[in-house]
Amino acid sequence: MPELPEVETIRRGLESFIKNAKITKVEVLCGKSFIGPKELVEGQKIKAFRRKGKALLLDLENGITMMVHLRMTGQLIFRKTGSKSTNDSFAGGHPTDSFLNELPDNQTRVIFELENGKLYFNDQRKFGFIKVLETLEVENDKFIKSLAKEPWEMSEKEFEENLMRHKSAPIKATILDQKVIAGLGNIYADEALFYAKIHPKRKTGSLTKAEIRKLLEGAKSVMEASINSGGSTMKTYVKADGTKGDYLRLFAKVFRREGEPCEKCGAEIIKIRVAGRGTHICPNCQKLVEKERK
DNA sequence: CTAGGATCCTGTCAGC
DNA sequence: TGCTGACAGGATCCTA
Repeated sequence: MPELPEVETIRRGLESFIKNAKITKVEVLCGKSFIGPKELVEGQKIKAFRRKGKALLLDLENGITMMVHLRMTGQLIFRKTGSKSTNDSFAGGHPTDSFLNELPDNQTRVIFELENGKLYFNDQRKFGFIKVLETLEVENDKFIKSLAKEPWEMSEKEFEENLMRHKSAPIKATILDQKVIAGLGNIYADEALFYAKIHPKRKTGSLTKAEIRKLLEGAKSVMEASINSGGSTMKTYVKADGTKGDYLRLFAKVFRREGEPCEKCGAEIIKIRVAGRGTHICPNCQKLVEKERK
């Protein structure tokens, strides 16, 4: 679930709440959610909060880094000791009622006891994980090493080269590949394709240079819009009046808007299936025509 | 090497 | 109510 903007929102949130906090104890409730010896983490202060693509990197003072990948349903929730105020807590990641629940709940996988509160790693489907590794070895981690650049760092030329390794795959499948471009997931892939007016089933090899440029621009633009809207957090999950919010509505033009009119042309947004994933398009703005590549 | 489908896991929802 | 199958904001593994 959580894609680059959600992970960046968490990175910023945690940095403001627990920078330099000492981890006094780690409680692992689900073995597969925490990889490595927790003893290397206990007693250490968290010095830096970094992000690479959808991976969150927490650097400790002893040269150890915890790499967090939330995959589909991961969340990180911080609660300050003895406080009931929402200003003393932070929740980010896959938005569910766990943001509000008494914790730990049945989806809590790891608990970090800090000097100033507790940090919970929740993950309904257990696909996510926290991995202990040496800070110097982060760049050699198989996943990190294979990551392509994020759209802000990537030239059109490099994007095109990466795309064209997958000429016959549908463009949506190609941009979901983190080795092609880092950060997009199911939401922002749909949003970026809508931005560029490209049908997700188009063969990657059929895209023109102009479409490739627009797609890269769209990837940056839609993820920036999400980060700027505050991302998926407790604050966007619950509105001031106590009702449930839906942060997707703050920036998403097509994702989970099937049945609604396209804001550009008024045609009805539909949901289809591409590369095994639910996919949202405006059938009028995103036509399936194979253009010849120049 | 790529393409496409199955797979990891738990919960929810639509349709009998 | 209870069952069943489909599906879910990710990435990897397997097969062709």
